[in-house]
Amino acid sequence: MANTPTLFDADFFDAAQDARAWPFEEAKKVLKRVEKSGKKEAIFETGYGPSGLPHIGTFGEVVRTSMVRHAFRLLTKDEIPTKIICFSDDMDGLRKVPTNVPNQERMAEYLGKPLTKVPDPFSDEYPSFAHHNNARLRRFLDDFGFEYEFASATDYYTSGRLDAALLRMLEVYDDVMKVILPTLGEERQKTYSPFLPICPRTGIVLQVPMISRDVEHGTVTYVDPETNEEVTVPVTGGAVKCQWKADWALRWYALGVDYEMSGKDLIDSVKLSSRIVRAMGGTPPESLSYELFLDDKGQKISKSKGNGLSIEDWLTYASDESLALFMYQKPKTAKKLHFDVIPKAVDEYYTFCTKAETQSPAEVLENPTVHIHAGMPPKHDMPLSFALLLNLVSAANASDASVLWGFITRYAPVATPETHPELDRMVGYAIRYFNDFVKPTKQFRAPTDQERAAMEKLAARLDEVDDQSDAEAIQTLVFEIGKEFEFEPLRNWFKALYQVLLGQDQGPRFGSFIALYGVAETKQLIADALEGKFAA
RNA sequence: GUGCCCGUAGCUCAGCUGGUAGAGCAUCCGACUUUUAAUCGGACGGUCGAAGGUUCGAAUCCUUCCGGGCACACCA
Repeated sequence: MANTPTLFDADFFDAAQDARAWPFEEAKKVLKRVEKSGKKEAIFETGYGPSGLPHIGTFGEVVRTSMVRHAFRLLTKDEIPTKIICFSDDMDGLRKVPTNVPNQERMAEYLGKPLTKVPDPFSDEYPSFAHHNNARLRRFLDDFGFEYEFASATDYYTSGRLDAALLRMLEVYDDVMKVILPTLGEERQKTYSPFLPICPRTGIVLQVPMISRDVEHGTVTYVDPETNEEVTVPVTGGAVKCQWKADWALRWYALGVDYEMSGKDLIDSVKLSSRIVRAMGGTPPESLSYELFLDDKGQKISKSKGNGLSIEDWLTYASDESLALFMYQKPKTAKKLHFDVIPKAVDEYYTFCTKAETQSPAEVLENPTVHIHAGMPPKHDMPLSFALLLNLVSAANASDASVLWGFITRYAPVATPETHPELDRMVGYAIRYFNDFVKPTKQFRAPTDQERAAMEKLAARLDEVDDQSDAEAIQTLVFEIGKEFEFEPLRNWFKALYQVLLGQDQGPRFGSFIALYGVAETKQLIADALEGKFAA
């Protein structure tokens, strides 16, 4: 999202103290936590599963976390340093071969191994599958201009940055087990361990019980399931990684995470991980459980089901700012995420942008756009709403930007693509929307004999006019032909034109349409229709 | 069972720390247009899920209940 003027000055700092927008509410919780701990920095974290592909929930999480961070900076007069850590769980074992990658057989040989040890199935460009996914994730985040610090679990484990925390986890091992075991089924209880050793023999991430541990030496001992030999490994230096909930706790503890939000499906995990952190002597971060997104039928959106909207879908038909606005609104309410919500989000975004110009500092901080831009929103002059554009593009049957601009300029004479680049951007979106949603619903019908004759006449008489002719003259011509062929009422003649030529029941004023669409093009359109190229 | 969210106009939803119920769409009427659509103006439309409580005053705060949705094995 584009850089805009920041709000870091006294007026906004003052207003922030009483601001009630949800990012401020969250930021206040973080501030309280930071003050209590006496820390000199506030750490925000977002985590990413090993499958790696960014989806709309990922986007929402980073956008929203960035908003809380920005609110925090305003709240604290930007005197406390902040950062967002994007943590990739790239040391997790490969559990199954993804169905959407090439080289399936080769991948299968690496089942169970850390993702950073699995070769990239796509190319030799990256040293591993995880590196490939991480690169994609970072490109994704960079494209949106997010500020973040990337963190790789593998790097953290192997570099020793987690060693102190791992040793602490080992010390409180029994307490951790007490937290987790009651939540597990009988079978899983037998094999559970917060530590997952990386088998020195095979490199596989093992899910095996620990038979003993040595706090003093910082090691754990387990039985190799294949050789039945006892193996002792250090918990440090990347020789083990932690199992999910323990892993989360470990990170919070080691990095001093102050804030992390997550979907409401993870509420129980947050609770358990929090108890583990406390067992370690730490304090769990402030958290926000956001609601999941639903599709138009109220079903949960999931990657595997492929329902609902993807980021790509949204960005095909509207700007990333409008998507960010959608994410801003009510994170704790389950919202339906489908095509119909797009136009509203787009128009509200511009409305809020305009409003911000005349608002007081206190009001500005309640304006979603300042949270989207982390500063004052850009100024836009929007003579037409997106909703109106969509109507226009549909009514005018415009699948071409220049044709659509013709209609727009008639409506708002001052507007051109040069003077209104933002509107031009929307024109592009509207046309895509038209092509993908309006066009497929068109129903062309064959003309009656009377209509056919009239249209042939119209095509012939269009030779009399040229592209220079004005819309009125052409309109008169169309009108005359309707009279000549005795359409009664005359409205049926126009209706026939729309239904046969445009595949819709209603349409633009026909003279204007021809003038903008082009005389030659219209003749071709008529010829095609009469040949039956449109009617199914 | 535990927890979260929701219940406001026909539909989709706004209503922020309590002060006379709002928008968009839909519907209907009108204006403009030598047709239509678009556009513009207007009208219609709600005992704010229910009952208690706090208050001079509650859609808003508290309690209980009803109805709907979702999450909660393992893995992340």
